Amino acid sequence: MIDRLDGRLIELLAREPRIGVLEASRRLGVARGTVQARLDRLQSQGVIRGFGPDVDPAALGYPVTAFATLEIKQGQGADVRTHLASVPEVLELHTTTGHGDMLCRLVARSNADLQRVIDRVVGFEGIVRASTAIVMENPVPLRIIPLVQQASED
Amino acid sequence: MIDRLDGRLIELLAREPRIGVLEASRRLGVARGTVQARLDRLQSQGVIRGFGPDVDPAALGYPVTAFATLEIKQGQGADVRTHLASVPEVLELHTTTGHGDMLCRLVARSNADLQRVIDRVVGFEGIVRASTAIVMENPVPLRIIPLVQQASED
DNA sequence: GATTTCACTGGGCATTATGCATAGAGGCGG
DNA sequence: CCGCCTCTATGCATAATGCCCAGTGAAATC
Repeated sequence: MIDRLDGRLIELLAREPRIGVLEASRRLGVARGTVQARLDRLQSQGVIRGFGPDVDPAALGYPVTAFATLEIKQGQGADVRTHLASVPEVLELHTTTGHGDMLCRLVARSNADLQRVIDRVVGFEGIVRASTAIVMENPVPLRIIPLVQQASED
Repeated sequence: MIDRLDGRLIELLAREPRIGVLEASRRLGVARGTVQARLDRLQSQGVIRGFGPDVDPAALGYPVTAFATLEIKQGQGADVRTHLASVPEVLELHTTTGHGDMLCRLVARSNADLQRVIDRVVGFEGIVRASTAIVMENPVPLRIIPLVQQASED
């Protein structure tokens, strides 16, 4: 899928995102056209979705993160999805196997504010039960480099 | 914390990440120096952490995502964190309140491969119990724009 | 063994963006 | 009224980009 040069390129971009194609080619020791071609390929293959700004919710005034497991009434899935998508504090939503039916990531301005967010999330026809886990620490922030390295060594 | 112009700038960058400062200033209808100053401020304040490449694990050959809730033996937290950080398929790790002690996001090459990953994750002194939820759908992929909009309207 | 295919190289060139500096206008609180 | 700050508008030297092409080497195909 991706080779070592792709892996090194992604690593480099992850470490110094504002780097340009020219500078990247210098660091990797290959021609500029090569880097450009690799980048184009990685993007058109969907390996690299984009270079969106990485925004810190805490810096926006939402320092509290929580995960909520939701149990959904049969057949209400679509409505619940629509409802959750309309709540700005819902950063992510997954439907899952297992005890709960959905798992979502929430942020809030404070622990007290989290209550308001949860009320808004679960205050909806179709959600039977919710259990929330508040995040205390984040020892491993969302990362991709180790996986890229592993993938590039095949 | 951030005003409407900041919000519009972040939205624009999220929508068209490879846009430059000059083009952004044209779209927003302000001077180039203003955009440059706003960007510098947002970055130095930590609102924008960076512009890392958004890599799709599925495109790397890891189409299966799961969340594992781990229960940890008292006093083993530090060792478990170190262990989990060494597993490339662990994309994210949080310590939480609630029933479990930790929550982690995993990826795997297949459902069968997920078993291998889970074995590697939980096959460690200090992890008492693990329960896994496999992700089926992702109706709301990790997003920040709605929150940015809300934050910029205060 | 010969040939085609493909990625990479290295170069050139016009266009465009960047970093940096400066001067002036407008709003706002002391 | 004054100082402070932000935004505007501009200029300029430097650097990067997009696009082009001819040549090279290696691997795959015939």
